[in-house]
Amino acid sequence: MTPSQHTATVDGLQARLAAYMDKKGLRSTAQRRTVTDVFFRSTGHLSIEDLLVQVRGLDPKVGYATVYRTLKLLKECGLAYERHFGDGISRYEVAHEDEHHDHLICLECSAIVEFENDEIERIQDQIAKSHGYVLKRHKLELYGICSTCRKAGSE
Amino acid sequence: MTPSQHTATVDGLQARLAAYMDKKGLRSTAQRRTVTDVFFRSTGHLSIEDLLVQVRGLDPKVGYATVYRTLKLLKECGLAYERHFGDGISRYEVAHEDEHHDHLICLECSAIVEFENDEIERIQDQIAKSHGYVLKRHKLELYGICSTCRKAGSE
DNA sequence: CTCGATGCAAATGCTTTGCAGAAAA
DNA sequence: TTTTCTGCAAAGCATTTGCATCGAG
Repeated sequence: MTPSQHTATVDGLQARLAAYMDKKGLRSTAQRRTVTDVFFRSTGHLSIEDLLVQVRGLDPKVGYATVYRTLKLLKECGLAYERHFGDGISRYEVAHEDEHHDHLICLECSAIVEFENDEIERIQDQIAKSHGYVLKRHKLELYGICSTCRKAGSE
Repeated sequence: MTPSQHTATVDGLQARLAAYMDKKGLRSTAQRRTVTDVFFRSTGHLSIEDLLVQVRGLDPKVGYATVYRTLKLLKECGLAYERHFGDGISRYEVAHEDEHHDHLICLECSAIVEFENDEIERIQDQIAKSHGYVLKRHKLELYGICSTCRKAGSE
């Protein structure tokens, strides 16, 4: 499934968020709607900066703090994943239901490929179980050199 | 291989460091020797703070910056791995030659189990190759609940 | 003597927080 | 009206850097 095929589920994500906010007595504001809309329609791994730029395109008065606070909220209700790829920046990714994947990252150009592998998942479960753990989640990142950079490097 | 069995290789690590520093024209100072000695003898995943406490036990005048700078040096020459486990803190681990492992972390008590699995490694190589990448390294972390915390939680 | 290393304090960069005013419910 | 939210600026933290001094080679 490619990221663009998720577009149709933005409403579903908004609905899940609405349910969570309702349960917690949180309020729906224009800024929050802007931030979550931009985020839910996004693809890939966005920094706060990335989001803020897009959000300000729609509403120039929105501040950093609001974006941070909104993404914290999305993390809490399981609609966003926070990722750290080595530089000191947090990046966020939409947590589409039923889907999750790991990352293959180019050490030179930072190109990111997403992948999924059931066999690895199965082995992870076994490993956790063998140590007496119940597995909740995992983080798998592969770092290498992509074919483009290898060709560029050999010139 | 358990961490304590690496004790005999501290000299080897110091030798590798010495070779690197020689090649780069870097100087061997008392502070650097103290920091690297503490670090090479260590087990587990130490923060800068952890290291500084131990180092100051031997030489109270050593400053933060020196520890940071020394660990940066160790990262550069491949003798230390830097890890991030979610909180904003960098932790460092000795990069023993020929050995590497992944981590299984309890979400409640932060207990860390280290493990190694050749089959996962093999699949990772395949995945990278199938996307045109040459794999250099990886990061695999499993997060779950350990048996102790499960028992405590069900009381 | 030279140039790298150190220690301190100041600076940096990302993220969080306090607070007064704005706006949902 | 009550309570949450927002925007701004200030505060927090981990980490890095500038600089005068120290010390290895």
